[in-house]
Amino acid sequence: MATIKDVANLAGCSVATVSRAINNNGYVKAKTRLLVEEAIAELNYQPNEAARTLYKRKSKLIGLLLPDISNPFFTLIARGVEDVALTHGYQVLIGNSDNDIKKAQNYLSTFVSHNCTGMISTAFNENIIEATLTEHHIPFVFIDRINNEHSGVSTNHFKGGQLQAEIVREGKGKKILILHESLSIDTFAQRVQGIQHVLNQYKIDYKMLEATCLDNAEKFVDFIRQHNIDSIICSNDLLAINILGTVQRYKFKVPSEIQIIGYDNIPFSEMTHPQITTIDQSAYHLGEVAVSQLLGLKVDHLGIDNESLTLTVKHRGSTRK
Amino acid sequence: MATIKDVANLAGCSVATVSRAINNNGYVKAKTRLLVEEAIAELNYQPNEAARTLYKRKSKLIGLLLPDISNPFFTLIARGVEDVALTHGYQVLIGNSDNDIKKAQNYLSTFVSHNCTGMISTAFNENIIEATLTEHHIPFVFIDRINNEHSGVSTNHFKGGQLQAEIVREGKGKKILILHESLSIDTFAQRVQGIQHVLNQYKIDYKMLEATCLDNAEKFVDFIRQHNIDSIICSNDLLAINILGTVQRYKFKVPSEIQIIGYDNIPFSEMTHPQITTIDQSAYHLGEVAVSQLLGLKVDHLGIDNESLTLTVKHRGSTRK
DNA sequence: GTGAAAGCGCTAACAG
DNA sequence: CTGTTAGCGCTTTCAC
Repeated sequence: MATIKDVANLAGCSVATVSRAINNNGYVKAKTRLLVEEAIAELNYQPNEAARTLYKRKSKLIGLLLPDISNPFFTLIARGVEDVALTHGYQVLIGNSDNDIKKAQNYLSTFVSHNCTGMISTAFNENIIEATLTEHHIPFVFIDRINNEHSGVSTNHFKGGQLQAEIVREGKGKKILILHESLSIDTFAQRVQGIQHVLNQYKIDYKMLEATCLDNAEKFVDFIRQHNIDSIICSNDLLAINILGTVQRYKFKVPSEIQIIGYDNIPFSEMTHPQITTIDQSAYHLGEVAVSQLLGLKVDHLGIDNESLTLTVKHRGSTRK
Repeated sequence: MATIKDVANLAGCSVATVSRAINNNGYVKAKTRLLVEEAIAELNYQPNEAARTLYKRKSKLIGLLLPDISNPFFTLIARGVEDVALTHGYQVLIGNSDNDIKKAQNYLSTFVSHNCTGMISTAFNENIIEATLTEHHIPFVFIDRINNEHSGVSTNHFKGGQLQAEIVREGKGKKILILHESLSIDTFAQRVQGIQHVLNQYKIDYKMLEATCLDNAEKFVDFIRQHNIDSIICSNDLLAINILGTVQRYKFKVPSEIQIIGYDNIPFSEMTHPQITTIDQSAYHLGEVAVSQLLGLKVDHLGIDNESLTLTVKHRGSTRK
């Protein structure tokens, strides 16, 4: 690896001049700059980020901590983050917390030790994360999952739940099943509250079940039959797709006998038959907004404002109407 | 951020001693070590990776360059890489090339400037990647997509294609459609060759179509009808899932009228109805093996050997038999 | 066992 | 406009 010194030697100037030329910072005679550029090309020189980071006490790295990129919803966020980070010269360090606060903390501290410029993460119920981060004076923005004390980039999950409930109501759902992920995660709890709010309002009967129950399909289907479930509202598309396959396997007609609604609008929700009705929260965009906010970018050109963080209902074949 | 100096001051020793204590390298009196550990805890000290990297000329970072983590197959690889990297104290820098050699090169050079310990990437047809990497003396291992001159961690794609063809043959396919991704990517070209090899051997008729044709479903279905296609072999599960939804939307019965077979065994392939028959190449495991190889780890405990890189047929509902 | 000191490659005063 | 130089925080000889 060529160093800045090699470049300086070859260009016949000092390292300071090379540094100035590289960083476009301070005066450099046009001719000298040319010499430097030639030397750089010749040596195939690339600045050593570690040295820069050491001096600046800040790396060109952004820490991104997500529950699990196996869920396409988070993958979408990651791509959004990555794409804008890249155009601004940042790389992203990804971590999967698997919703485990211990794992999360581990990632956080390695992000810190890498002098990350900032971090993007889903919020946890515990406030340890914020504590650590503010203690280290690291800028961070929460994404998707935020918490009461710290704002971030997120859609309104309560409202999203309401939208889901409205859809099953329009589809004449009489006996609803709310199939949810762990309610210890605020996001899901809020969506469920939104659903309940609407359902109660219209006095529509419902049952609740946590996703883990799917391990036993037989038992799950028994439950459906026993309670005459005619509509299933899922915490996310992953669940919805899973359920769709399951009930179809047991010969239920979707949506005529059972309608299903998901959440997230992941690409796969459009590939099933019938396609899954869902709530789009434009994950990719969330990612874009989060980095932009983190890096303090002017975000007008991205069309980023509160309005852009809206939910869109995707009416598709898995629900009646 | 506390530095090693702060720790030394608090512990009443020199930075050298602290360093030795941290790295378990050289003699440190038990009592001194205790003092140091207390100071570290008290100050919440974490070593600055940039400084370490600068001195060692090697960071605790692994560069991972994949075509697109939106494809669950690559997500699986990424998780495999991440999980073992983590247990060995490494972080992973992820990049999506979108199969664009320019983007790939950009990522590669940023990986270099971050002093990555090594890199894992899918191979490209051009040999620029290897050239760059060997020039910089950076260890790398190709994954999934390898090329002739450089080995790596990959299953046998030709054989995988053969397996796919065998399955449609067993399902009495008479008129096959090979729906493939760009053949400029070796991996897909090899699978197609494997398919053709078997099909020709049994004198089974087939057509070929590139995935891009799916943009127009109507036209695609016309093609199916016109050629009396009764079996579709897809380059990957993404395509297979997509196609399954499409043909079902046009009232074809799967698998009785059309059987479909995918490749990769991504989690979603099990969620559709019918579930998709596919070839499993244990992506997660590929990721594990790749890092292990990169870091020169003893891999016995992972059960890693050539035998473990085998293909498994997942017989499911989307094919006849 | 421990400390002093050099140096990894870079940037930013500062002086000229 | 350009060069000299002092660190950024860490690891590792080399003395003691």
